[in-house]
Amino acid sequence: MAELPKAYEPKEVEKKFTRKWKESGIYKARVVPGKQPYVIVVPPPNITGSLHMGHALNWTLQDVLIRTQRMLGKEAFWVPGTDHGGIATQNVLEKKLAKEQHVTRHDLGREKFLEIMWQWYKDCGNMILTQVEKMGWALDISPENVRFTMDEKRAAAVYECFKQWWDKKYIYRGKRMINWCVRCNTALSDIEVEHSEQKGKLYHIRYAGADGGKGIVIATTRPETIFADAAVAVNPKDDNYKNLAGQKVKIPLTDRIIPIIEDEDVELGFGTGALKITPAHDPVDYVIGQRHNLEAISVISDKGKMINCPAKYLGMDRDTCRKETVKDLDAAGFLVKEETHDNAVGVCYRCGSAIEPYLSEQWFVKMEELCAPVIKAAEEEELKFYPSRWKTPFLNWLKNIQDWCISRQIWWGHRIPVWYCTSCSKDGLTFTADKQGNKQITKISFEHGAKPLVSHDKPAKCPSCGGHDFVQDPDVLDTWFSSALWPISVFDWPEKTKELEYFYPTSTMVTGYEIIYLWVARMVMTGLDFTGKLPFKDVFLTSIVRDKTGKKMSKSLGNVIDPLDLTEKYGTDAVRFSLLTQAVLGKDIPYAEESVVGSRNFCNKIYNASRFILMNAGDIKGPLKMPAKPKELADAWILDRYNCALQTAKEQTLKFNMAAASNALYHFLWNDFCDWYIELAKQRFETDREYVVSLLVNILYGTLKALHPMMPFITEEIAGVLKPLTGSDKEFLLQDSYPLHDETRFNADAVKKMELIKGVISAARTVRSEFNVPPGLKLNISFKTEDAGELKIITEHADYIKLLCKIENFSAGKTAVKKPKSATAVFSNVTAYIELEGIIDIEKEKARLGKNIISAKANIDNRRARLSDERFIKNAPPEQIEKVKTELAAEELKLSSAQSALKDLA
RNA sequence: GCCCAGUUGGCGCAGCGGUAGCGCGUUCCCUUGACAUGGGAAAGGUCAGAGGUUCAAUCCCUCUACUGGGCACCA
Repeated sequence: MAELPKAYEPKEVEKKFTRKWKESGIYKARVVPGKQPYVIVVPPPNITGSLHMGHALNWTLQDVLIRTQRMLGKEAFWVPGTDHGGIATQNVLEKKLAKEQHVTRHDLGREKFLEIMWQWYKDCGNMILTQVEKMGWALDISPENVRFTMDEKRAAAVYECFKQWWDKKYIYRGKRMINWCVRCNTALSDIEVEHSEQKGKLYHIRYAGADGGKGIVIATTRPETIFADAAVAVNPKDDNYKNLAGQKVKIPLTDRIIPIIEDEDVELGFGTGALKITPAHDPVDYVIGQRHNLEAISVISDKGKMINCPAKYLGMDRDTCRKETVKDLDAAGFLVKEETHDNAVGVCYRCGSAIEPYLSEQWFVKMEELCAPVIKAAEEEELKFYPSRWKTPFLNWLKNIQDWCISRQIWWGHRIPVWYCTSCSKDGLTFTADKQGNKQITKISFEHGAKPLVSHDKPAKCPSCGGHDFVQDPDVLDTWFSSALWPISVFDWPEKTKELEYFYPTSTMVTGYEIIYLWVARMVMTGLDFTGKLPFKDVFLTSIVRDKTGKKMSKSLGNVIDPLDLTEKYGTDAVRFSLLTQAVLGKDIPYAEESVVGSRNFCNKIYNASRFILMNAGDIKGPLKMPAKPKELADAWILDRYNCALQTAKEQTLKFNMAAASNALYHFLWNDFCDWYIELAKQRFETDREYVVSLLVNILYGTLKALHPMMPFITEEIAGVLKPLTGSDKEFLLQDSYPLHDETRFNADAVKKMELIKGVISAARTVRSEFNVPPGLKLNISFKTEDAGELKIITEHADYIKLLCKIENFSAGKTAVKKPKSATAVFSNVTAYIELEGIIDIEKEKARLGKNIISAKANIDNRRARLSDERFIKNAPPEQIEKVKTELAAEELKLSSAQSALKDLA
């Protein structure tokens, strides 16, 4: 042991255990009838991704829970998998193809493109999982255990869900105003649209009367859509526009005549009070349009280009067209005014482009029936959120929900399992040739007669006409559709597997709050709908890891920290621990590299404490049992502190408060165990070595066990080294035993006594330090106290004090001989006189005592005032009054000691 | 606009009815055989502001001011 390095070196240790754990399959979970399972399904990362700090935090939290529960004796199963990631993944590959091969997916065609996507999945799809090992996460990533949202079993679940919902008429196709991303070229659901506040302009535009009159001035932020106008609307209650309804105006820059109508949805007082109605490009206008039977004219294509408009603007990009239109309106005298206007613009959550409200036929899931039981579960708190404040927004969202648009016009994803007979559905189908000349279905219109056949595979025969030629719906499902099924699909639902029966419902869902609606809500919907059971009861919403200034980490800001770089530099345990100590429930983490340094130092502290204990164990033979009884005060005290730390660590972990859990262990080990107990134990190695070592080893081992879920490598490494002393040769994870605190070992009396000794020592040390007493110099100190109890404690533990204060001559009594050149220090009812012949600086000591006198006086005044307040005496609990009295006495002692010391110096 | 969080020493954060703690940083002393990735000590805060409840408020209530976040069709 002596030749071991002085500092902990994580690299080799991590390598060793990573290999060992992989080979031993230590992370595998099995169906064990009768044993209680604990299950977390991993939020499947997109296959585009590499690991970022968010994962590092999130997955470490899951890992701590899994390991803890396993050590608590449960069959803990952490289910791994990846997500195909729909639009996000397709975007990444499209960009890659454009950059490397200068081709679009349309150049390649659907089939070829999908081939490339699948190849990507095979090559890189599990990339993120290989990073799992480096983080020490207890996840069994052997290929047969890793699920993928688009593999065969998951596809079966997706089909079953679609089929059941179709049969229940939850799934339907409808023509609606949906959110369209002109860049990704697909519909999006409402929650996939993010709103960003943008400084825009409100343009006031005059629509001249059709009869040549003055007409009306409208206000709009989107002048390029005037070509799609079907009317101008005013509020019937608007006194400025009385009796205008029925009049006609002309759209500027065109010859088109539209009516003025009245509608209550027009807000009084906004803009000019007159609203142009563009049913095809605005959700509100669409509703108004339907009410008034207005035509919906599209002037912006699915690619964001102008159509159905004056020739000049045809084919123009929507943004360019806005500028041009404004210019032309101004030139022609129609532009009345421009004012700045802040506007919340909807943008695509995947690419950030402005969302276009777009009228089209899409697939939807009806939400009403699916949401009702979710609302009930959340309201009755069968489904619980940590932190709980998410309950309200969750419920609000569910209660105001719109039907879920599930069709996406991309290629990467689960294809909608709907087929059309080319002869029966002929009128509702539109085909065009793709770039390869293959006939491709481009539009399906139920309105025009497309008849759906829901089937996983191509149907053999058309049930109505007997035809054999079918085409499949070209759209794919929202990627969240398969994610929604994750807690059941990972166990191969709809098959009735024994895993499903044993491991479902899962226990805890650990995920970021940013996907509470996108994902969490929908998992609960499917779980309740298909199994009648909540997929999980606890939702632990984790924080966002930000940069040290509190900004979100992003590639564009260049403030991204790679967790793997940090593990290289400081070791995995340090990275994990630094995240955990900051993981306060409901609080984002501003992450600075300094915090890993702190945790790295902690690893080193653990390592060196262990090294020291081992060194002093010498030839003692294990296994060493935890002594049944404390022999000395310090033993009783450290056992109390140890117990307390274990209790806190466990309780807080199970309450998802990892910061409290990890900090309890950190401070116990460093401050109590190392700074005080080991220091005091040093003097007992000569006299009582075996006993002290037994206590040290067992407390250390128990602490390592409690730390293991947080720092798996270093704890296991040291446990291995301690093996001859502990006799434990099983890995912590296989021991099924979390170190339990022991009620009999709480010892308030010992804690109180030890606090006195620590306080006295600290007071004396302060004097040493303030007068720069050379470290080698041993002092003569006399302690004086009239408190018999405290005197007894001091006297009985003179050796503690002598050791830690470096005392040559120690005396304690009710009175004490104070040498003239002494400094005075007070703690509780004990006054210490520290001889400083030749060292003491009289002026300095006077100043010090003067300061003490001032503070003591202030404290005395404060306590006296309180004690003389009869309302306080009448109302405060007796123990509180006692406390203040004790404090008063202590302050009075401090004052009188300082005063008399000052007198002696004069 | 509505809702929710936050505002505590230089910085980052805990705490939460009995006048404040941690980590980092700062200053001083120390290579005392586990650890300088260390030890000992010190300085530094009227707990955002104003009211209220209470014997007592950083902690509970109300309002205000900032800072984040969620939701919302205001063109």
